[in-house]
This record gives sequence, structure tokens and C-alpha cells, in this order.
Amino acid sequence: MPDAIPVLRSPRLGADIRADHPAYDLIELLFFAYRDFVSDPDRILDEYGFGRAHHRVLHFVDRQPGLTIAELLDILRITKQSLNRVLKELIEKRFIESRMGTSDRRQRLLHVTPQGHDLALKLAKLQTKRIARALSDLEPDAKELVTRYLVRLIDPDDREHVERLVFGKQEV
Amino acid sequence: MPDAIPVLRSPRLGADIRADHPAYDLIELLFFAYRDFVSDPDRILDEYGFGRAHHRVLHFVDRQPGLTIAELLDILRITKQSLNRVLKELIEKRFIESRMGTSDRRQRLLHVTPQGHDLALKLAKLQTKRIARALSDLEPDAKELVTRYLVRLIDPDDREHVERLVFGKQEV
DNA sequence: GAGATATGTCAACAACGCTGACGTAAATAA
DNA sequence: TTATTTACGTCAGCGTTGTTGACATATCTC
Repeated sequence: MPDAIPVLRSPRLGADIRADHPAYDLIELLFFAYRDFVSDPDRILDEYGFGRAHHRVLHFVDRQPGLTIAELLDILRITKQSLNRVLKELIEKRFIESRMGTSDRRQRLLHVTPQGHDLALKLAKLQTKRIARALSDLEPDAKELVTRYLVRLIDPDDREHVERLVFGKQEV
Repeated sequence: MPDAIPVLRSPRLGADIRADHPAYDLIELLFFAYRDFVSDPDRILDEYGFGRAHHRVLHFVDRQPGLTIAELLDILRITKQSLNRVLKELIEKRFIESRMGTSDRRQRLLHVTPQGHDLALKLAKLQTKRIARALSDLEPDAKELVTRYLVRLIDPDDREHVERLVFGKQEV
């Protein structure tokens, strides 16, 4: 049914990047990969009455205990009103706790509860299965290369911030 | 501010994949990379009064002229009502044309108009810039490896279908 | 002619983004 | 100390994009 799709041959040598011709394959693979990647946790989230927005909040609070509202907003790139809606539910259902800041008492330091951690872990393990399976019969250095590639897809201005968060790099 | 995050050391040898420990880094990098990747076209889409749903439809119709509704639904994994809403707008604004099928006259064969193709190309080039930049100073075989990785993130049942669509493979 | 299939459409609703406005408490600057 | 800024909470309303359920039409297949 699909007509023959003109295939873009690789450029002759590595340096010659044809940025003028769309890289349809990677654009589309990123769409399909992400589509399936985020779909894994959906069934479980449903059981708790949560959606993907709850998942993202729970994940980052679990990863970084003591996260503030401002930091979370910076990660998620949504408005505080949008965040507040899902965060309120996570707190009411006792998956997340909000504690007053110690040095700055205006801040709210977010922590997962034990049941919050359990759910976060359950969801992370689910996604890890897919990631591990994808990596399983690629070259040994595949993970390192894919990691570097994904980092370089991120906005340059935000890269340092993300690396600090993901890899725990403290030094500049 | 972030406490030291326990780093998962790579397993000793390739086969020993610790699927029980979440691969936090790749989970998060996928989130950040995709977040920024899909944000590029937003400003342009706004000018046309379109959203990300319109973009996805336009993209796949541009890539695969003559795509049917059923095939498009299978790609996007949404309901026909959701699709119809955005597709109707794309047709009304003359970015996409719907033609009656030839062999099966119940089908609608979707095609982009010239202005539809222009927009699709403009958006694809934008996303390609980011992809090319990310690839630009990685090893020459990075693209091939990242491609294989992304393919393997897709649901196994759907992989063949996607490969046919993305790479134009006709033979099984 | 009966039934299955491909599509279109109406209505209602949910999740999750957004803007704008306003309020409070606490830190900081003047 | 007073004024301003900052961090957060909240109310109200709205837009996009997903959902379910029901029903209609044209066309293909048996």
C-alpha cells in the first residue's frame, strides 16, 4: 500500500551533514519510541487514578528528595497552576509530602512517602525493562553513546542543569 | 542542593543486565530530549493556528501520500473522533486533501497540498537541525546505533510495521 | 439481500496545558 | 522599620487533545 519512499542515502563521509534534508527516520523513530515508552506506566497509573502528569511529578520528587516547587517547575516547564493541580492530589492521597523549608521558610521541600516511593519505583522498573531490552543486544558501548546523543538533543542552555540532575554532577 | 545520587555502575560484562535497578539516567534523558525536541515546531504551528496533533497528522500524510484513515489511526494510536477533529481543520484550511479510494471507494486517501507540503518540510527541517547538531560530533556510526536503539524501544509487535513505514521496506 | 467494513458525526466528558488576577507569608533591600 | 521582592497557593475561565458511546452512510463481500 505505501508507495516506495525515496530513501536518503548516507552522505559520503561523516563530516558532510546534510542538515538541509530532513532526517525523517530519526524524527519518526523518536515519535514511535517515545509513544511506546510512556505508554507502559499508563495501566498502573490508571489503577491509582493518576495520569502522566502525576507520574512526572512523582518521578522527579522521588529522584530528588527535597525538591522545591520552583525547581520542579523548571524541570517540567509547566505553569504553577498546572503543577499545583496534580501535586495537590498526590499530597492528598499521601504519595508526596510537602515540608516547610528550613533555611528559607517560604519554600516547600517535596518528599515522597513510602507508598509514593513504592509506586515511583514500580513505574521506573517498568520503563527500565524496555530500556534494558533495547540495549540488550547492541554493542557494549551503546548505552554510553545513546546517553551522549540524548544529552545533545536537549537545549544547550538547559544541558548543564539536566546533567547535574541526572548524573548528580556537583562540580561545574 | 541535590543530595549525592547513588550512581549505578555498569555491570561487569554485557550480558549481565540489572533490569531490577531502574535506569534513571536514560528514563530522564528521554524525557528531557523529547520535551525539547517537540517544542521546536510549536512557535510556527501557532502562527497557523495548529497544535501538535495537527503536526503529527500533517507529517505522516506528507511522508506517505495516499495514507488511509485506518492506517493513520494505527500510527497515531488515537480514536477516529480525535483524529477527525484535527484532520477536518487541516482539510478546511487546505493543507491536506482527502480523495476517494480507487480500488475501495469507502477509503479516503490522504494527500498534502503544496502548502501542506511546505509546512511539513519547514517543521521537519527544524527538527532535523536539532538531530544533526546532536549527531555532529559523535562517532560516525552513532546514527546507525541510535537508530537501532530507538527501533528496539518500540513495541515488538509494531516494530515491523514502523520499519516498513520509516525505511520503506516492502519485503518481509 | 445480509452482514461486515471504512468512514463521518454528534454529544459529553476528562486530563492537562494556558492566562490573568489576587492573597499570604517570609526574605531582603532601602 | 518600612517597602519591595520572592515563593507559593488559589480562584476562575478557557483551549487542545485525548476518551466513550451511539448512530448514519456508503461500499464491499459473502
